[in-house]
Amino acid sequence: MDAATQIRDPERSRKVLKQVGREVFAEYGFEGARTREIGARAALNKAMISYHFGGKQGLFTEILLEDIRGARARFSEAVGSGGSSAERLAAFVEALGRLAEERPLFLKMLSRELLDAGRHLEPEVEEEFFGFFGLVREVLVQGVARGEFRAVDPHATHIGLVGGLVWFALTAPLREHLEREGRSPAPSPTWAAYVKHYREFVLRGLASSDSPARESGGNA
Amino acid sequence: MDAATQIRDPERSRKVLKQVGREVFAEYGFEGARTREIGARAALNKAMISYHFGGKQGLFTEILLEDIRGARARFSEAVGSGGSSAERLAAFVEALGRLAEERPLFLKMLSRELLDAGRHLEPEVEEEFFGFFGLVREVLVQGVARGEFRAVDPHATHIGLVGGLVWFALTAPLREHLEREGRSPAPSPTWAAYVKHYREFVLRGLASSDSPARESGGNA
DNA sequence: GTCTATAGGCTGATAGAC
DNA sequence: GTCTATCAGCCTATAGAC
Repeated sequence: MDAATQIRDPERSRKVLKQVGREVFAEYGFEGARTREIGARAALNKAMISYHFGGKQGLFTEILLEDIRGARARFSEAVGSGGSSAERLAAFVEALGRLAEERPLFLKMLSRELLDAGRHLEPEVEEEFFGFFGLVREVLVQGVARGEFRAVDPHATHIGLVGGLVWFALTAPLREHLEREGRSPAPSPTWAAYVKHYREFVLRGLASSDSPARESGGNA
Repeated sequence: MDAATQIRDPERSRKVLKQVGREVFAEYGFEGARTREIGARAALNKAMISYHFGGKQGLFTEILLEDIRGARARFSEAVGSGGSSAERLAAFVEALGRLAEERPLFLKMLSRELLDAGRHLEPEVEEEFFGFFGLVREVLVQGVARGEFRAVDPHATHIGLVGGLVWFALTAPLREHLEREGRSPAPSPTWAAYVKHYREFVLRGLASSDSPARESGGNA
């Protein structure tokens, strides 16, 4: 029985611990996560967390660094630097939607850490994190400067824009819970449907009077 | 010294424990909150939590019941039942902004519980909670039915709408932290400025082609 | 590289003194 | 009504066997 766990493949152990760590940190937050739980789900002893990552904090840091860097790269590519501001903003909304759908644990981990006011972020992680969320501001400033968007405050717009997307991710567990019990007033939208709706909503909300500010895949 | 704490005013003790509980639960979540911390901040022994509320869970439940009921009453009054859907929606945005500004701890407590998928909500609290957040849906359905709003999905719209407002509240501590360290790219908007911006943004985003869907206090 | 055993410290709840 | 003392259980980290 324990022979099966004695695989002695350290790379695989590190990988499994990180993946399980994503699950447990997303579900319980840094302080609520139990190393015992991570060890058990990984079919490894919890002592392995200390051995491979130097402890709970080390595992947490390594997961976030890896995921945030990956996300930043994806977003930089998606938003790009050419095209209209509306196109770039739509690309951002779609990229965040895709990220949320493909990596729901990542957004949950980040959101929990935000509620914890970044208490468990080491400086290196903090820097990556702010760079990641600061990406869209440039697009908003550009759109306003070009007159493509109304003269909105980019800071306020940025917060509301991200909020609408992140909130969808944050409330997903509760919506699923409600639907499972048949207590939801209506079926929850899929990510694809939500992103389609939200892209249109945002571009209409920002459009200047003389610019429709919406195109890139017309819909019904 | 301990004579000062021997006030023997049970009503006052209950009140202080609830107020301090709001602070600690908002900051650490249900599981992260320490009864020792609540007792210390209340200048009472932690055993008093069990005496007055039957334990940590009892205090948590009583705080949420009280606050959610208060919020529901305020929102029902603010949104009302007459007037245009745009006016009612604007009233909702302003009421939520006011609530977030006046009771930031309440929104943080709720949001944390949302991330916990409602694990610590007793049935009675859960019911109040859903009624509270379900209030705005009726306005959206009405606006679409009247043709005042575009034919948006009320469920998706509801999520995005609330998200933009709650996110502003949730990220406030982090923004303040950044500004204190001079790492913020721009000064954070006040609640009043944000609500003004957001109301306009939302009404433009929802307006049907033949209806401006925005009035109620014209701005620049 | 992995496990077991244990250390050292913290938790929420509660019995009983006042 | 409030406090002190204490309990049983849990946590993370780590030393040492294999």
